[in-house]
Amino acid sequence: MNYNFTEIEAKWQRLWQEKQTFRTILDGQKKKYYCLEMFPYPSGSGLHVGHLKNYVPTDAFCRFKSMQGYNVLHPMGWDAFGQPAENEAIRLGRNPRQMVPEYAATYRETLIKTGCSYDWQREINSSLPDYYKWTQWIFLLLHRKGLAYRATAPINWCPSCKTGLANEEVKDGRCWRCDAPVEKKPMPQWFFRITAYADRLLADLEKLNWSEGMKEMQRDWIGRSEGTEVDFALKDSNLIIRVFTTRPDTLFGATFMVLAPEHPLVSQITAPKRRSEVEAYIRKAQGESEIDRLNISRSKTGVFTGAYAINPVNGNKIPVWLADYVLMSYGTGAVMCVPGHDDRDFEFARKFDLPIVQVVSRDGSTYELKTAEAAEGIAVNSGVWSGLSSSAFKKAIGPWLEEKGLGRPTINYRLRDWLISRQRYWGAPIPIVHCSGCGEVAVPEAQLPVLLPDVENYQPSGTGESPLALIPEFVQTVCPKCGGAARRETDTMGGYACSSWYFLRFADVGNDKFFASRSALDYWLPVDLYTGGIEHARSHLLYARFWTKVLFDEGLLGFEEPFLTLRNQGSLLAMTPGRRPRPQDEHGENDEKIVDWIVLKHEEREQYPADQIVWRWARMSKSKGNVVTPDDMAERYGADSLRVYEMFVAPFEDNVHWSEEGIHGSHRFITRVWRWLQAALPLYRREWRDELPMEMSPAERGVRRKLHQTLRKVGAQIETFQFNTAVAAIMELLNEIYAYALPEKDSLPENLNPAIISELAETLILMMAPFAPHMGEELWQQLGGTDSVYRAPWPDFDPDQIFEKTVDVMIQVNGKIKDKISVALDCGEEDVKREAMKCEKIKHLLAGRQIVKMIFVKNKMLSIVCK
RNA sequence: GCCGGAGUGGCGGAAUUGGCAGACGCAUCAGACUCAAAAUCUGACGGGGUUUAUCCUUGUGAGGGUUCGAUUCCCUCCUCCGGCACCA
Repeated sequence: MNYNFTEIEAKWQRLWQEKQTFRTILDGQKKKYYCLEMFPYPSGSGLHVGHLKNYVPTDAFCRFKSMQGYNVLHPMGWDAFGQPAENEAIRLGRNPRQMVPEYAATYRETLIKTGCSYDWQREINSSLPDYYKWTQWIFLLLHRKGLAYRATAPINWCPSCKTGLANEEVKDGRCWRCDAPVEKKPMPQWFFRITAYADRLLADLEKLNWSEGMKEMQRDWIGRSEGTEVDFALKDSNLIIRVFTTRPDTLFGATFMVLAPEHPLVSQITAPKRRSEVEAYIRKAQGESEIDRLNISRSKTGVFTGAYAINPVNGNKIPVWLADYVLMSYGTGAVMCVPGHDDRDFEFARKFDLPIVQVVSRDGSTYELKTAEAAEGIAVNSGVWSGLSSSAFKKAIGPWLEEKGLGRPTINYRLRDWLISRQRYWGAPIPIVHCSGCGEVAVPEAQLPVLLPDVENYQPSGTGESPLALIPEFVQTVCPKCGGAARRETDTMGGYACSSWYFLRFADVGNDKFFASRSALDYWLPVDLYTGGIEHARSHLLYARFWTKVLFDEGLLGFEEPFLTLRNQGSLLAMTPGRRPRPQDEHGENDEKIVDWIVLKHEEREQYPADQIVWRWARMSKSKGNVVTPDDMAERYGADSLRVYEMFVAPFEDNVHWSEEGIHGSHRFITRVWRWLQAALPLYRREWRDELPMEMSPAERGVRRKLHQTLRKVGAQIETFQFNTAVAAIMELLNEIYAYALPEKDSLPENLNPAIISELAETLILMMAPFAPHMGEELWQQLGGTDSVYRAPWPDFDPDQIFEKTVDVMIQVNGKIKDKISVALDCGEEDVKREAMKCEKIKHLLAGRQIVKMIFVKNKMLSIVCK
């Protein structure tokens, strides 16, 4: 029978659906395994082979776990709300309400066609009311606990998407979706107080089985910094300015002070004579994009306020300046400046001719500072503290300041509170009502969900209000508290709210009483294995951990960390046509980024001169015009071949340069497996275990040994996500099987032992099943299996078969391998030495030389050192 | 600038704990089959050398070190990728 993958794959996809093979039911008798891939937002370009770099290996893993007897939860859903989907809808002039389900259906179809084993009864769409009702419910919980608050602050504003953005959604000063430079805009906004959990989010990383790199990224993002707050009195005033420093040991060197332009005391302290200049500076700072303000290579700017502060340790009068290199959003928005020992302060002092005083020395002497010396050392010019080491000084000055009421130890975080409100249509409405009498009032639970109204025009307004503000029927409501007229909150929640709890919903999709029942949560959660791209390191993964901790604190969950093990798949790169930039490309934007290559647009590709096209590797995406679709690959080579290739081509975590050539090898492998089994199956006997011969030929022993070695290896390597070497191991086995029993014209050579052939056939099918599921099922059925192969147990390897009776031991002379001898397994040192000395070659090499020592490693080698 | 990760044939990659470098695959070359091609099967495949075979030698980014022995451990440097970056 020929390998007709088109027919076989369609057949099993149909049967899996009909028989609901992957339907998962809570079964307290069985051990659960919850395996989850980050749910995608469905985009119009559909899935490409790069997406499968995650889905396919994870799917093989699930099938393997299922064969191991676990009750596997493997769900899929759609991160449907939010900017990505909405931007695409706007671009196409479509309504996201219709567009998203269409796209989701396309995704689902591709996933089915590539043989992914999801329980589709648990499909989630986060933009449906039965889901976002609970997103709103959790919002209210956060609100009740004081973890959701509204504040007016200069926020990240994307002028192109016309919405506020969380810090995590700004990369290099640009919007994560459209790459437009982000502006600062003071607006009333909703925040989640994630900073209240900063310490726990940091500490609990220790418990997680995540890659060190991933944890490090989260640590950096949280950015815990221990330091001291110091109060500086203002001269001729009773005001004080509080600063944060990690180097209180350099206090004596503080020769000036800088406030952020947005610092609340600025207008009070500014001298009348300086006022116009100060106000001009503030206006200029506000008008600048983040990209400019954060540009590290830019030279320092600043303005003197005319005010002086008193250095609390030496009573010196120091000038107070404003400069935009000090951020209002970190620490106290004010810093004491020690130009001798801080690069930024040094540069500022040089530029504005401010005094530079050395207070730390490498060796205790004083010398002229050519640059800022930030390293710790020995205090100088520091009154009674001089001579102390920096660390001793730091220890001593804290209590001293505290005693005088001038300072206190403080911890600061780089992490900012999570800005959640979006001035956009396509998100879960924030369930708050503004009442002139009662203020901010939470929508009562019974009134949830606050439905997102169906509208024709949902384009962002750009006024700072969401399009919902233009819908009177939505906005006008009554205050739940006093019954008076009130206004609904019109901002919606950013999409990351939806993805911060979806993994909980999968445990109990469809529950209309609660976000998920406690029994379902207790059984399925936490997620045992979570896979996805590394790009969510500082956003989704931090948010989801935060929400989980809040729900845990509320007693709603029995665990504090949602994702025990995390694995990040590499991406797929494809050859992409591009061009050199033209001068006008840089026009209009304050683009400091070095761009030496621009992807050709679709319309450009046709007419662009071929010799001017520059091909480069780039991540697959439809906008780059370099997409390879799984549907196409599955049609030409079969889904099973595609799957094997995606796993074999490189380690799970690695990036891959896509080429179609490699898939031939995987297809050839699959076909070879099929061909051998077609020849072997006529010999198959169900009772082969009882029929294995007592006496076996070396060839028989050899192929069985390889089989059991492979079985051990494949099981261990699937477990550790080494799919590439697991597939390679089966290829090796197949090569040995072919050497043992080469199929010709659909049959095997005569005189082969049917029991051994049966063992090989049955085990090979079971081993292939996670990787090539359609073929696995088909062959299992041909073998006589009546139920799905995934209900069959993963076979145990026989440890007795694994080891050979003899092993090759290398003989080294002075560190070089000179010969090898074959000895019995576990052969002792003396015997090996005796054998080695019998070798002609070794005898020759040792002739006339003196043996200094010998090192023996059992079953491996004997190393002879001589002179 | 700071913090991670990685450098192995023409290519993707493999090597338990420091113990036969290059598994497996792609590409290439040769042979078998064929009228022929494809498919399939078999073999060769890092560099250099010679007495051409169970041979010698060199070789895992560069240089040094530890060791009987280093792709693996240590030091210095180079390159690439990722993250953070005026966070006081």
